[in-house]
Amino acid sequence: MKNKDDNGTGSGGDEGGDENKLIAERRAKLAELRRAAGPGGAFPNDFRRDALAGELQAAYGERSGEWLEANPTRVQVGGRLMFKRVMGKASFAKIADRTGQIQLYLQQETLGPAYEAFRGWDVGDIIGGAGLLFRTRTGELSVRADQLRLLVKSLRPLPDKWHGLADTETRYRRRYVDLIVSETSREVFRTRSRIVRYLRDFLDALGFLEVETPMMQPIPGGATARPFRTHHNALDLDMYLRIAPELYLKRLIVGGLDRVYEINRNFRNEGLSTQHNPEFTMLELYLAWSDYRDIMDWVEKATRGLADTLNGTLELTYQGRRYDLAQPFPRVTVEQAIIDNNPGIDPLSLRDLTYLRKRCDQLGIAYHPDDGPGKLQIELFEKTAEAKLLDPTFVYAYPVEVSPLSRPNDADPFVADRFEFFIAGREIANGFSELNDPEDQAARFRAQVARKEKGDEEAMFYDADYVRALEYGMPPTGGLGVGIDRLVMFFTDSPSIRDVILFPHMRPEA
RNA sequence: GGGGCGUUAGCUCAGUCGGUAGAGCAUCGGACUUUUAAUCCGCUGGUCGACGGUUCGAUUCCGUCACGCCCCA
Repeated sequence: MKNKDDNGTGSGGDEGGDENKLIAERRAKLAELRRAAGPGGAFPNDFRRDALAGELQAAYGERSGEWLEANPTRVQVGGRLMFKRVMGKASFAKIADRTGQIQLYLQQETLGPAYEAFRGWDVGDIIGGAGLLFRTRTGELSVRADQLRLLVKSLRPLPDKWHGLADTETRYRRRYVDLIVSETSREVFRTRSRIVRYLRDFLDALGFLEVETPMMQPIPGGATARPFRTHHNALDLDMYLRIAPELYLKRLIVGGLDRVYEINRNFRNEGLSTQHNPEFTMLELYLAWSDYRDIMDWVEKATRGLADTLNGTLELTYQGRRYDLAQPFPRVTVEQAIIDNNPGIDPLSLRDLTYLRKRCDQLGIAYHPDDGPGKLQIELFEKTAEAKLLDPTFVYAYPVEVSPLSRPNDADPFVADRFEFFIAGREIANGFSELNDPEDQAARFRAQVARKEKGDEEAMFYDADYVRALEYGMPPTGGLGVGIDRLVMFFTDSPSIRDVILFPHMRPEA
C-alpha cells in the first residue's frame, strides 16, 4: 500500500492490507512517541487507577458542585478516550472503563506540555489522568485533571461515535470493536454471564456437582447429529468432538454421584442459521431419583427465577412480543400439538404410517423410506407446530422411535417419558426420564446402527461401554439439556445466536 | 443446496437512465478556558467487493466468484 514507507513500522500489522491515511497518521504519531519516550517507552505500564468511572458516578453522581468543592476528592482514572472536545486552552475528554464513562476537564495552564500533547491524541487512545472531582456548568460530574498521560496509542480509528458499528459482519468479525462502541453488546455478554451464574447457583444450592467430561470422544454419543472428526496422533486414533456429554454424565450417575451437571461446549457439524452455531453451549444435568415431570418442574422454576433475578419481573419483551412467565407453562403432548395445528387431521390415524406419509406428502415434507410413524410425527410437529409455540410450553410424550436414550412410558410404549421446552417457537431444552434398562438400551443402539448403515449420518453409534455401565445399574434418573445460547437470546432480546456468542463461526475473510 | 437482498471514504449512508462519485461524522490545518452529536473557517480522503463480458467508455448493464444478512430445504 502507498503508506508503507511512511515510517519504519509500516510493515507491522499490515496483514489485512487495509492501511490508509488515517492509520498512517497515527503510526506517525506513534513513531514520534517512540522517539520522545522516556523510561517505559511508548507503551508504559506504570500507571494505576484508584477509581472506576461507574463507581464514581454511583458514589458522587448525586453530589452538588458545592459539596464536591467542600469535600475535595482526588481520583486517578484511566480508560479509552471516547471523545475529545478541544476549545483552545481548555478541553473535555470522556474516557470509558469497564464500569462506564467519566469526563475529564483539561486546562492548558494546569497541564502545560501534557495539554499540548493531548491535542494530538486520538479517540480510541488509552489514557490515564488524575485530579479533583467537580461538577461542570452543565452539571456533569467530571475530573479536573492535574495529571494526564497517554498510555496506549491506538492506530485504528473507531466507528462513527453517533451511528456506531452497524455492519453485522464487522460486528462479528471484530467483536473487540463492537464491544468498544456498543454498550448494548457489552450488556448482552454481561447478561449471558449472569444467566450462567444463576444456573450454577441454582444447581449448587440443590447439591449438584459440576463436572467436566470429555470433549474429545472415541464414540460420539448423546444426540443424533453429525460430529466433527479429529485425530489423535500419538494413539493414531480417530476421535470426535462431542455432540453431547450425556453418556458420560450418566456414567457418573451410575457411579453414584446422583446429581451432576456440566455447562460447556458441544460441536455439531451442521449448517449455520440464526439458531445454530457449530459450537454451542449446553447445560446438561442429571438428577437421580427423579423423572421427566420433576425435570419439567425444575425448568419452569428456573426459567421464572432467571427472569426475576435478571430483571426483577416475570414479564419481558422478545422481538416485540410480550411474554408473561408468571402464567403456568402449558404441557401438551406431541400428538395434541399436531392435532391443534393441523386442522382436519384424523386424531385416530396419527400412528398410521400410510396416513402420516400422505400428510407429509401434502405438506411437502421429505422423509426416508425407513422412517416410522414416530419419526413422521416429529416431522409433522416441527413443520406445523413448533414455530407457533411462542409462550413457554412443554411438549411431551415424544415417540420412542426418535428417543433412543429415553425411558418408554409405562402406559403407552409408543412414546417415551420425554419432553422438549419451547419459547418463541424455538426448542430451548430437551429432557426425559433416562433409559436405565441396559438390554433395551443395547437394542436401541442396534437400531441406530442399522440406520447409520443405511446412510443416516446423524444416527448414533453403538457405545458398548455405556451399555456396560448401565449393566452395573443406574438409578431411576431424570435428565435435561438446555441450550444456553438460545436462552440468552430470549433474555437479551437478540434475534440471532451470533448476537450472543462472542466470536460466532464465520467463513474466513476473503 | 435453493431463493431474495446487500457490498460505494475510517464509520453511517446517498448517487450515477453508462461519461472514473457526494453528504454527515471522523481525520488534517486554523480560531475558541465549562463542552454534551460543542461551534466556526479551510483542506484532505475512494481500484464504487473481485474477475470476466458487452461498449468508444463500466462503479452503473450482463455473467461468474467471494463475503454477509434474511427466508426455505
